[in-house]
Amino acid sequence: MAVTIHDVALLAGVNSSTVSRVINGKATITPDTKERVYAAMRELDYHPNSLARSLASGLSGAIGVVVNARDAEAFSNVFFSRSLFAIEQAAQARGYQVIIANGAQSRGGTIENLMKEHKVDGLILPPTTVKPALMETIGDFPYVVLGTPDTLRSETCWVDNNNEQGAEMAVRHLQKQGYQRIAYLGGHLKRGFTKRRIRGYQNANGGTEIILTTDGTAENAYMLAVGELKKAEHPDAFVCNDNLAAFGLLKACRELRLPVPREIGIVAFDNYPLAEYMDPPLTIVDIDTAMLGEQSVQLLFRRIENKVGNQQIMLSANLVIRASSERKAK
Amino acid sequence: MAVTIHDVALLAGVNSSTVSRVINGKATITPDTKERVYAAMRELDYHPNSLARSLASGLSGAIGVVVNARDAEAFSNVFFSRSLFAIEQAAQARGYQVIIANGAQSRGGTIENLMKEHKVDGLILPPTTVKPALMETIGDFPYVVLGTPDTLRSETCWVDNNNEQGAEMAVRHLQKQGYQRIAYLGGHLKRGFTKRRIRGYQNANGGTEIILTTDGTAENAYMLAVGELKKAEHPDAFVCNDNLAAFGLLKACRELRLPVPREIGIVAFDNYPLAEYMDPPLTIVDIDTAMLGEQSVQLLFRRIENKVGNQQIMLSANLVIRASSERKAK
DNA sequence: ATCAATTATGCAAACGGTTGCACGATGTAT
DNA sequence: ATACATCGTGCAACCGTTTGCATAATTGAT
Repeated sequence: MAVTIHDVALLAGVNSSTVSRVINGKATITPDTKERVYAAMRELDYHPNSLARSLASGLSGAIGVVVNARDAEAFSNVFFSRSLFAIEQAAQARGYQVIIANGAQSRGGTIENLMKEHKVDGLILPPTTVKPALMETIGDFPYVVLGTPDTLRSETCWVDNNNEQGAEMAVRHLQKQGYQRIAYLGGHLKRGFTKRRIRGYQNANGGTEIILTTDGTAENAYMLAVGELKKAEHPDAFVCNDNLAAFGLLKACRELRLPVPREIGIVAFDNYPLAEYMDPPLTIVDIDTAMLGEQSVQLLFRRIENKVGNQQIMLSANLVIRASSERKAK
Repeated sequence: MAVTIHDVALLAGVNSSTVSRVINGKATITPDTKERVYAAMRELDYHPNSLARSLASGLSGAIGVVVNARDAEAFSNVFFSRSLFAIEQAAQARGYQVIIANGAQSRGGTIENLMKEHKVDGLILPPTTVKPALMETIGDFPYVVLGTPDTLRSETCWVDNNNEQGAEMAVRHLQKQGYQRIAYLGGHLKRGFTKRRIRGYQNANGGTEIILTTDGTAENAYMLAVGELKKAEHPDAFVCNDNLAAFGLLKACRELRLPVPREIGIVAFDNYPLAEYMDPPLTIVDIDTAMLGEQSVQLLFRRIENKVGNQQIMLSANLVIRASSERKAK
């Protein structure tokens, strides 16, 4: 039915192997025949069958992006979705396809199938998958973890943004703005990145530590913030683990009539699209997801081509300063 | 290197074709041999090579989800990301892989390659791709449009939620709550779904029509809302095209000291995670993205299996009533 | 002009499955 | 007991490429 390499060969008056070599640029071909082959390809509207090609070459031409999502929210998480965009771009630039696979439901089989059934040449994994058992089944299959694994940190291959440095930067910025009692709000300690952010907060924060972790909802952050702000000696600034926490905090400040940024300063992690439209616009520790995605793909390809061993890449975070932390009048 | 079907056959003492039949359940096999084959597969940790399988069977075992994204925001768009989650789930349940492909940059080649290089068995397309030229190259290749195409509406295959009915419902709800002058805020007329939502708004809104379309930013919505609300005879309720518009509107109401929902009622499209944490929590026209994704995959498979011709599926929207539209005290 | 080195292309065997056809074994009806 | 349908399995061709090896054609040096 479909036009094959043999049809092209026939029309060009050459052998199919010659056509293959023209396509892949694998050998020296006379300009004349090369031209005839191209002409034949054009005339027949030939598209090589990627399945046959993969089978013969042993390369699937795809990478898998694994995500542990219990519900749809994990997909709309800006960190994931923006990284995914960058990953797709970088992969497409190399002629690679991106397969997404949710590994949460079927217990672990997903990753194993993707590699063992030759569906992908490499994997981008979430840090939660890094466990000794899985690493064993992965063996020396090329993979990159997007984020810092909690365990096996130095023996695995990962790319992450520097959460610790980001939090430090946030605290130092607030201090420079004259805020004195800086608290940390939001996030759950079972997530590694929250722990690292809190460590950064602690590094930079010489004074009293006030750490309020939540169940991840804005509602919970709101309640904790209200409780804390009602105290006599309450914080005058917060580093928020995400925009949801900042949202809850803003609501608390409104209700308690504590103007932001005059009375309360706020810096939040993750640059949600709404952050700059909030009231006041939020100062943000921005994660360069484009770079993160791009770097993870680059590293993965180096692994696929066997050019490097395990490597760790840490990108630094940037502060996007908006009104919510600008106490000093300009 | 890898263990093949022949290794399994050898160990089980049968022919490879028998192993194939056991795997695919394509023929009647003696329970005894079936058991021997399974045992051999287990012992050798056999995983069939999906590439070989695809080549022989002519089915890639993957569907492609195409998106026209200029930037990363299109990926974090809740409509897209939630649908994607549902699509992945539904596909995985059938043993299918999901390939995502951004078609915006390379002008059309993406879709063509995906189908002609046998990378996917079917496509899920965004409505913006539906143009005569592309439909011609697609031919009778199985596809489903996720959303209503602006053109060729009755000749294509699509799944969408009923934006028109959703907007009608929003207006009727506001009317029942006693609001009189209802305006429409947000969205761009070049987007088909915005046009349909506005049509629904017009259907239900007997009175004066006030339609304020924006460039899609919250900032723009805010400015338009302020302008409108400063007029002597200003609207007392808004249907917002999305959460960004609602966000801008809320800011305008705060500044002009028009309490929501007492003075101004608000219903917005799209259930963003933050919507229920806004102040006040937003009443929402909720789109059942899970159902939308599930249905689009189901329809796509029916097309792949050649069971049906072009079909259109329209799902109805639901109203999630929260404080922003509840004028009547309970 | 001869021979070696190089270049361009063909041949055929993989890659690892699926599947139509054939055939022996078993079961059923007469 | 014979004929015929059914069941279970093997054989081998095929899916559409890639690629190592062989060979024909070309070039260059002597």
